[in-house]
Amino acid sequence: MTQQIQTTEAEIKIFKALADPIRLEIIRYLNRLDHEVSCGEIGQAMHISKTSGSYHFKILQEAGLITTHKVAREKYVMLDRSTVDRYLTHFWQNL
Amino acid sequence: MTQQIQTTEAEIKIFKALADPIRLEIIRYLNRLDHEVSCGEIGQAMHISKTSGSYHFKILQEAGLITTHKVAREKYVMLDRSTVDRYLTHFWQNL
DNA sequence: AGCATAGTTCAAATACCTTTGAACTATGTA
DNA sequence: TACATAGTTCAAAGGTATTTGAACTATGCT
Repeated sequence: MTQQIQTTEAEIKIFKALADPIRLEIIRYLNRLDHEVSCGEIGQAMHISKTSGSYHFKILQEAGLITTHKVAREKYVMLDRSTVDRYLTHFWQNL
Repeated sequence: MTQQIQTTEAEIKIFKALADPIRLEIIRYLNRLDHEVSCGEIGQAMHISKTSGSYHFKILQEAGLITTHKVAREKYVMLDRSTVDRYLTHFWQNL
């Protein structure tokens, strides 16, 4: 029961994170480049303010769709494909 | 260009449709039973009002996640697995 | 006809999401 | 030290999403 609810919450977080055009574009961008990118670089590519970028990266991270790590002043972001694989590509198995 | 935008809009609709606990439960319910069910039956199982049910079914249908057809007074609903397969199961190919 | 049932539509209310700019922390550089 | 850069946090504003009840359409039943 508790397990089921937790699973649902994780799923909801992921679907909410993907239900936004900017965040979907960020995922596409990261998927194309296939290496770590700084938040600033992505923000510029998406034409969004740094505040807005910070908000979207937080949502993607809390959904487990990206991983991040800081190097000096910059925050680098990378796709976490395993989350997509677990919840999307294996949607029926997970349901 | 236009094609890309349309694809994104369809994706957004699907992710938004799935980003809600009630609608995810409806999908689970339909997946378990694996046959047509009336809106009323599902509404009762989900403990939601018929107005709320009507709203959620509309969103699921517009996302292409369910198909519906009316028989007399009742509206029957069925999972459309192909949409999930196209956009979730093959997420990376579609991106 | 008269009444019940299945579902829809509408507008109002509430709740949630996203953007914005200002102020902030932390780091790098002259 | 003084200034610049990368990113975060906050509260306010504006935009969407969801729920509710009342009124409605369409069908079935007696």
